[in-house]
Amino acid sequence: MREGPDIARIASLVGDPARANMLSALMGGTALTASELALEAGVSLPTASSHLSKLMEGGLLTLASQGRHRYYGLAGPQVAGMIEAITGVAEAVGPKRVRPGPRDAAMRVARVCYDHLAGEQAVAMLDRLVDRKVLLRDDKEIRLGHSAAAHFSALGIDVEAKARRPVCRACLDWSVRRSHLAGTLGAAILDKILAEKWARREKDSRAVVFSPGGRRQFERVFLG
Amino acid sequence: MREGPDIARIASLVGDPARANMLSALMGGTALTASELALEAGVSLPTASSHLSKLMEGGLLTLASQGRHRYYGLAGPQVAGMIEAITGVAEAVGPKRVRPGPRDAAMRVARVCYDHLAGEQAVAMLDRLVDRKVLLRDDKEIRLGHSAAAHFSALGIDVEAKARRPVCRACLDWSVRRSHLAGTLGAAILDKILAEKWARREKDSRAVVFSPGGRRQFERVFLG
DNA sequence: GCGACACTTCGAGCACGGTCGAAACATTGC
DNA sequence: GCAATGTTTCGACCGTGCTCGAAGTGTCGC
Repeated sequence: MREGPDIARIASLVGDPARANMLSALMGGTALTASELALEAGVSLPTASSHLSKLMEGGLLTLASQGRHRYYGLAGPQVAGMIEAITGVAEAVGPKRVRPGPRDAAMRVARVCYDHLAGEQAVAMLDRLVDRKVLLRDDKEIRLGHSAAAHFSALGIDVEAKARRPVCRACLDWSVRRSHLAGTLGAAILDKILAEKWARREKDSRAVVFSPGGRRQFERVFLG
Repeated sequence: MREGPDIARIASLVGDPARANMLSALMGGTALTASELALEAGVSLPTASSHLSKLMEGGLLTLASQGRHRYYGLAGPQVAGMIEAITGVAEAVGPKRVRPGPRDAAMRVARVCYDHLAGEQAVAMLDRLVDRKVLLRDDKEIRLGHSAAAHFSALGIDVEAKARRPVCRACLDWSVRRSHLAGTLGAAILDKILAEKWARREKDSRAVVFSPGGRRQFERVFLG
């Protein structure tokens, strides 16, 4: 029996799929709440809470309480580096990943992430909005550009409306490894897409499926 | 549910104590057999074999068959880097390690590692033998010095005796993070220590306990 | 060939840990 | 104060996977 640091303890914390998903979600750098992490991991709130307390006890997370919101984040760059290293090995040894089925393909294109859109479409949208300087991205932070108010009010979205949550936030999209738009603006855009019936949510899934016409509308407005 | 590489799968492979011990043992760089790894991990041979096939399937190990010996080694530097990263986090977050009890203290001083001596005494012995140029250490490899034959034959150990296993081998000692002496010479020295009754093996443990007189003899011969 | 050795596979037992619903707790807003 | 919201704790269920003894497979030495 070897001695030394208890590496099995740490590795087994990462070794549960739900916890691994949570940690991957937190690799984006932004702290998330228990509810958001439960959604990301695909488990119920009590289960997520249990996992989070284990990760806390293991020293892998930090907790910032703000009123009734509790934001969980990675404990530090060392932990992030470890996740990176594990991800690298998983990528290297696991190109034998199961071929994505039709449902997974839909998820890859567009899906709900908490209350906003994720997937290839969402990543393309954010890229285009930044290109057009509607939004400004410095590093990890996203801010409104000068034309943002006019641009979004034309769509019936009031970006000036004060909200407790940040208006814009970057959210790392694992399927394409790029950020997409979160925050109240991201939520408002998803609302718009669903309200206009450009797309509908797949039942019992996070996939978002665009209708042919809806896709054209979406691309005209956001990717044009 | 996030997509991307299956990091939980890899992490859970490392997350079992037996497998973690095996991987730590292999961090020394030398490939080991299933029996040696079973001893290191403190599990039976069937259990070890099962773990090894899982690690193989997960792509974390390579296997070199040589006759009826099968040497397992880490699959590559990327895997080693991952173990390093996990070890680093475990060290950082886990200084709350349980205080070693009396039995653990004995293990730390001297214990059996397969068929040779490990622990602080063994590390000190190798250091001294290298200082006196009885053994020569380049990097990870250990060779016999010119005075080795004379030195050991005085102790009744024939280093010229041909053996299938290498005469000298470095074996990483986790409790002190330094190498100690393995191979047939390491085995012969342990035999000598036990035959001369300088020390005895603790029952149901790998600890080796020196008698006061035996310790003096050992230190005179190997640390003098 | 045969025995000895190194290792793997099989089968069954068992415990740990993940899971969720319901309920308790905490904080905010009215 | 009370209702609404976000989160944790409790209790019970259930499955995965770790474990070992015994038997089977393959390789070496004589």
